[in-house]
Amino acid sequence: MDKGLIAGSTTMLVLKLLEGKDMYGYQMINELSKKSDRTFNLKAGTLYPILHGLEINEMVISYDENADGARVRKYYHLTHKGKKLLADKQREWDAYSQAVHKILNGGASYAAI
Amino acid sequence: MDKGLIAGSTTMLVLKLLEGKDMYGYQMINELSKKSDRTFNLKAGTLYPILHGLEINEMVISYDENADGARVRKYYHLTHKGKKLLADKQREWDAYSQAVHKILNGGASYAAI
DNA sequence: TGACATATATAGATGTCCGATATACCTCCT
DNA sequence: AGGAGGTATATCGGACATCTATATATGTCA
Repeated sequence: MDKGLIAGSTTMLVLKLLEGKDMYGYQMINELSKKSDRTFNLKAGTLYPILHGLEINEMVISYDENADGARVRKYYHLTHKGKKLLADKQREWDAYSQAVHKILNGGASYAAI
Repeated sequence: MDKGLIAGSTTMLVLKLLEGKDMYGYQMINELSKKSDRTFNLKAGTLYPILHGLEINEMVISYDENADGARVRKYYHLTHKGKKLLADKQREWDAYSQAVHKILNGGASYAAI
């Protein structure tokens, strides 16, 4: 997978994961890989700075939790502001991917997905 | 349109345009905008370096031509090597966009991950 | 005790794209 | 003739996203 294609959509995917449930960083990396059939292999060096940025901008809030004797994990929770950002990013993605589809299929008509 | 989303796919779109016919840079900018319903507004400062890079790597070849009294334009032609690159990039794009679709719609359509 | 997976964090390097700027030609209008 | 505006190519500097590499520390299993 060309890493360039990932650009710009990583934040959206992270927000989408948190829409379902609160998660911690390491877990997001694994679930993203799993849910995408190993297409996305997000690196820790990419994810953590993104999470910190989202927290600073109040898109997510974090809290520590240690599940049954396990080590402390930092969970992230999507805020209302974060949900709005996710909705915006999804709209952008739809417009973008649809435009790419038009170019690749020569403006031919296609059935809506 | 968030510029971040464009990342990585610009080269593919340029190659796709050249698959249909030989074109010159300025023309590509306008056709890309037109074919995408103004979603893509490729800048000259982005396109020309890409074209030069593609030519160095023998994905395209260029030739000058002046159409009926008009000024000289630099046309680009897709090579066999370039067609193979385009095919690769399209396969990558398909895998990538399908994976994003799974993340965005996965929770609703299929269970048991 | 050592190896390995888990878990978070940051600095440095790389690549992509855009804004700004430069040059020059062509056409239209006055 | 002169100026404005669209056409056409080109390059540099900066902004931004991502990866690699590295660091640290804990939990589990052999």
